[in-house]
Amino acid sequence: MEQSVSGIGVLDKALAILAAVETEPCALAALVERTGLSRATAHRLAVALEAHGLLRRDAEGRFAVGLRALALARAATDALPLAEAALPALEQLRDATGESVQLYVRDEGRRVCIASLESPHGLRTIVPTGAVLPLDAGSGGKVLRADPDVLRRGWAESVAEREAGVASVSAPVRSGGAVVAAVGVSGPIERLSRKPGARYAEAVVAAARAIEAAAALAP
Amino acid sequence: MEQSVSGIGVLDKALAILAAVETEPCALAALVERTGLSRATAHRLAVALEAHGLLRRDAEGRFAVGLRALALARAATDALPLAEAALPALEQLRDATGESVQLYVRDEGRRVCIASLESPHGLRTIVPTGAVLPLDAGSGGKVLRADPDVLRRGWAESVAEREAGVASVSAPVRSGGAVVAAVGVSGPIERLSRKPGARYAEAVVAAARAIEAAAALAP
DNA sequence: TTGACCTGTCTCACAATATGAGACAAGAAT
DNA sequence: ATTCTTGTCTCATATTGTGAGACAGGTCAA
Repeated sequence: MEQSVSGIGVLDKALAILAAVETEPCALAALVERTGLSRATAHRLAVALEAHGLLRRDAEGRFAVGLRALALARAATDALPLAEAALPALEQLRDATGESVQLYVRDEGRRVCIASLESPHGLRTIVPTGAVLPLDAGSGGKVLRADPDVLRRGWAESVAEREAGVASVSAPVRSGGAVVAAVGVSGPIERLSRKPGARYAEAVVAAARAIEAAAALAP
Repeated sequence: MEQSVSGIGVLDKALAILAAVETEPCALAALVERTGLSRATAHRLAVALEAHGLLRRDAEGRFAVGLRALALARAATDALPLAEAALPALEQLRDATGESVQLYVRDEGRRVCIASLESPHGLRTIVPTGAVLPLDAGSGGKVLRADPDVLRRGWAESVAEREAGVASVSAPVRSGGAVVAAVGVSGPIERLSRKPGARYAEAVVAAARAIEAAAALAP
């Protein structure tokens, strides 16, 4: 028996189908190839997901992620008031530093980007909202791991750690002592330098405080 | 047998759970009440969805829509290039009119808002991205129904049709003759008047043309 | 303390349910 | 005309999910 992710076989298969069309819409044959399901099963589940709006056919008749996902994402952020409340502080951080800024939360041993603003520079970091990143690399990872050294200092930096050529500085957003999110700026090493904390830590930490205030988090 | 939406019972139940937590996060008992599932089944499926990231526990331990939805929504809009390409034109339309603007696409006999910008006014229309609206009411509905009169004129208006106190003007975004989307402005009747087309149709139609150009749609 | 009543979680015998090989029609490419 | 595709559907089979009920731990009131 193939090991089941969730204990519910049908769900695993349905989610495998969603994952298969996530990177790129594809026809039934490609769906079968990417998921390893039988043709009949892939088709049946795809049609079922289509009925629920999680899948749709694009102009070429291929399967693509459906518009139901938009409403679900909205519900997800609504239940996570941080992202909305943080927006003004994130905008200010981007304008003050001129670099891309991101807000991450921890999710089951990984971190997910729940808000992202891009630098106006031509060469810039791009992290889409919803992107899943590891917890063991990057300044945001250190923050969300609640590394004692990082917490004492109040911020973390990383240089070419998670991705070549990229440097970043992040600070914890706290609520009642616990770290609930990580704010950060990131960009090319050429602009941020090999000691990005020296230049950006102050602004990043200020943004973290502003987010805590905006979200009315308990101190 | 309860009639199944999709033909796959487990999927129906799983999606029912997602729908139940969509409006507001809730504990297991409320989940059972809202979905009509047995306690054991609701719990088992909720845990399964949690394993897939579509569900998570919030700070109070209640079930909420998970962060996986963010990545899916991104995939959905990526496969629907219109929303991104239309953004500059939508911003210009909002700034020119001072009213909320929306972009809708047709989806299975309904319409879904795929982009939404809000008016700076205190009293304004709010349509969240991902919102599902009927096709048989509102100016956007007329456009997406491809009403012949509307297509000849190039735009549609509605006054207190879909919602009391709200007026709107929409125009079709075309590709190869077919209507692929509807752009529109909407706001309180007090500002838009009972003949909103007279004042706003020109700007809305111009926005539609700009979107077609930005998305490089075939004429 | 006690008891009543909540949570969330788990087990297990049962049968309802999803499965997948294969058939089918309709195009597309040869 | 032949040979690939493509999406769709059927049906006998057993794999799979089901739900009553038990359980542990928590909260509340008396």
